[in-house]
Amino acid sequence: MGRKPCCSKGEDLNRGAWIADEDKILADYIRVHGHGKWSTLPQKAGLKRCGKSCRLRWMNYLRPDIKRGNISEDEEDLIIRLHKLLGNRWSLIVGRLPGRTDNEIKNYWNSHLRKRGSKDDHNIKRSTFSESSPAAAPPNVIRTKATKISKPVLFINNNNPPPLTNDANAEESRPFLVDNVASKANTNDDDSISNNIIMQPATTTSCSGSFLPFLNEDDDKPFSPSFLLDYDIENVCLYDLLNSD
DNA sequence: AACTAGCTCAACCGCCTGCTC
DNA sequence: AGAGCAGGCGGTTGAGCTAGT
Repeated sequence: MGRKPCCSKGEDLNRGAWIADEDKILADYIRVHGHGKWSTLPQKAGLKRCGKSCRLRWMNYLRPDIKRGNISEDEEDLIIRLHKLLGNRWSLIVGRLPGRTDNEIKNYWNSHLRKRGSKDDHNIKRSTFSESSPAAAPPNVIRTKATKISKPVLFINNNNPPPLTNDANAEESRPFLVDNVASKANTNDDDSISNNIIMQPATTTSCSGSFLPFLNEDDDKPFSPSFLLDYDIENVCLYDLLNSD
């Protein structure tokens, strides 16, 4: 089993830095034919490069709409804010920075902003996290890879939280859960109804977003009550914006 | 002038996801 | 349903450059 490597090292392919001729061939070919299939493009264009390499070169360097040069203060500010919100989702971040490439933003972050970011914002303890270890995600970073919840509800249940499971499919339909909030929000604990509040987020905020199953960094449980206090509604709306067309 | 450390950025690598058959 | 494939993504590497000693 296992997939065939895209550009096996045995093949007679050019590697390393692109030369001007290669750039020209690639750019000319794409200008005429577009970039249909990257895997067959090098062969058709007459390039001794693998498709992935061609794609990368086009996306990060040859594309006509690329804005090169210094990143402005506004862009930098946006990068910081988006990174705070999204973590290392460079493709999403770059979607809000027209003309920039994910590679450029990633490099800029790693060389300019990472150190400053960790100084400015102690909440961002780690700049990287992986899906396989969601506990490593910064606590205020929305994990955008989480699947869309079909029923976006805010479920507050002090006594009978729905069962949590590691099953990814079950997680997909798991309602957004805020443990223990009801007892803070409503001191009348005798009222069982008040302890089981279901809110449609669209009716409680101006955002129409779908909520994600957040996990607490430390114990893999849903967020504590402080989550609501810490949570920045501006970021909720920004997240919503990012996921809109 | 020579050396070194740090920085920048293009390119590569390997994994993941979605699509097709 | 599941295997294979292509595209996309994020992390990492390494060559070239610059500033400091």
